[in-house]
Amino acid sequence: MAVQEELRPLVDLAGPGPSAPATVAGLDVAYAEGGDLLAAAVTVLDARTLAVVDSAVGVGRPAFGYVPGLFAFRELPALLAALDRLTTTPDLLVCDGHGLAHPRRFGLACHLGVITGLPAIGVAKTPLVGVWDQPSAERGSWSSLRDGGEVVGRVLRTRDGVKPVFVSVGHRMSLENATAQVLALTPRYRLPETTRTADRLCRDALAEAEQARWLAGQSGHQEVGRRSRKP
DNA sequence: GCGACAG
DNA sequence: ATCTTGTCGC
Repeated sequence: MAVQEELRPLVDLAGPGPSAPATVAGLDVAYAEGGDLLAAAVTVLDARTLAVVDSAVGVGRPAFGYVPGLFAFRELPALLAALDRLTTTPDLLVCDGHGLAHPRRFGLACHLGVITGLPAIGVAKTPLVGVWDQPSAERGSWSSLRDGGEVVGRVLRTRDGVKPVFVSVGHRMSLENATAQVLALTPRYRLPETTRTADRLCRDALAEAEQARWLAGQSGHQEVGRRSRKP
């Protein structure tokens, strides 16, 4: 929590950010039942075609328990490790969670942005803080997300008649530009293509890891057939 | 004090 | 986040 207060001033809220990024990255994490295993994924898409041009995944252990508001500490290590494995540097990070729409104005998107130095925004499926009016039903309509008298994000409708998403600035991006980028990433579904591709990737990686762990448990890390042999 | 609470 | 049955629609 002190770390968030310390890094918060480093968030760059000046420029509008890239208006036409060439590549956009999606980041997401999947958890196993017991909560002792996770898979983090980053997918980089061509901003124009939305095709995946690079990606990285990694499995590991949660670095922290889940505590609303301290969420970043849980996923950050695994996500940073995945980012390091990319062969390209994306022009924008689209995080699965909030940016400024956070109790201390320093959500996961801000944290990732400050640490990597890259423009970042947060796109969350549910609110964490703030109040808002329901945006109208058409895709593209939005309303301000306000908390403590200040605008911390937008409630954006990405599909006609579908539950809106919560968009907030993370680092080096304006709220206006963040909104435009999210709309560009949602030509068909409620969630950005970046989030969807990263979600699929980490889920698959987690399933593989769980299967591997299960197989290891069956053989007890010994040669197959060894334990069925009589002493 | 009580409830709410990104993933 | 994850679990989980049926349901509605392209």
